[in-house]
Amino acid sequence: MTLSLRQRQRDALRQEIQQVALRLFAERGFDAVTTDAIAAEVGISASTFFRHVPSKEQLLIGFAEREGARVVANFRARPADEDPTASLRAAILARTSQLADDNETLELWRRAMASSPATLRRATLLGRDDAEELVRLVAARLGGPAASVELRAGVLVRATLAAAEYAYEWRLV
Amino acid sequence: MTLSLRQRQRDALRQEIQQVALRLFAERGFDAVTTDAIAAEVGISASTFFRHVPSKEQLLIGFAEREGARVVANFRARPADEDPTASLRAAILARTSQLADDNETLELWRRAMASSPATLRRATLLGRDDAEELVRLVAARLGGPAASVELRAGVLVRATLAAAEYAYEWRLV
DNA sequence: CCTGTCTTGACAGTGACTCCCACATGGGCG
DNA sequence: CGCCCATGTGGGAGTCACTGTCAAGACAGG
Repeated sequence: MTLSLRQRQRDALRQEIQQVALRLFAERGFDAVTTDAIAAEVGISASTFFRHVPSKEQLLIGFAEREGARVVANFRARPADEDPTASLRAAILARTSQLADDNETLELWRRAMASSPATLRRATLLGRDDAEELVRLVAARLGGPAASVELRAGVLVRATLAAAEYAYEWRLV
Repeated sequence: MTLSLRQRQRDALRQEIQQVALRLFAERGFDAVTTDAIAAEVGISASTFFRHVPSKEQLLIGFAEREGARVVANFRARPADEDPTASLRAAILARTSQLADDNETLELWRRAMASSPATLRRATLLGRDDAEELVRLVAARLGGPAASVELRAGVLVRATLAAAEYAYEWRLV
């Protein structure tokens, strides 16, 4: 069952905006690129731009978040009897090697990220929803007292993600 | 040696803006309070407002960051021969009890925070500078191979802070 | 008292968004 | 094949967080 034509056009346009934005960010720096400029480069109006994109910021971190979403999928693929901490670690590390594939857009993103203001540079590996989903998955595999399972899963996930993000920053600059 | 009159007036005004902003955020919700409204409530012009405050956002997270700065001081006060991980834990936990003092502004901040958009709600316990300072302090106390000391210290600090922040969110909502 | 420095308010301008409205466009239905 | 309506689009006006400039006022030091 395939998506409707309109849906596919929406997706294609959204992806084109994303790609163009990433390129412009990398070329001129995040702050120097206005949303009008992106819209003009894509060939759409400013209104249409914001109909397809929630915010300029999302064009920058959205890429990282989509890549980060693979961590959730990777975790799902780990054997259920594995130690959850080890599964998390493996899921994150697996993403790194998966990332090596599309090197051209990754390089664009790195340059774009390097030009972004410090408040944004705090790279979020996972989007809000994906992070919560991961917490749920980890909680489902955690043992121990049932009352604190969600809390312990959350702490584990957040701490591990924070550590991974810091390691990425190390490589980033 | 005391500060100059002008400097003291600056500090007092800045603090008043902070207090008024926190109250308005708690009363009406972060998004519903414009910077003009805060300035008017304080009795200054919009220009003067931005001369004393870097951003509306900083009025919200600045409070948390200033409180968080105590973690750094607490860590400094720990004995140098203590396990750094234990020192970190103790420094963070000590802040919690220190926080219990000024309950009225804390309550304002909690309500303000609860009304803020999700993108802001990722509570930052420490400001950029304080976090880096803490990493330096931890690195100075960490043993092991010298080449990786800073990296290991950074990972430890970030992971611990992320865990603490998650725990705080738990209590927050 | 007076002079240079600091501070202030008014104003104009920019950029990210939001809302609205009139118009086009294309896909499903008769 | 042609009509109709849902969906998409551009344009324009408006809001809000900032930024920069400028002229006038306040204050400290000589």
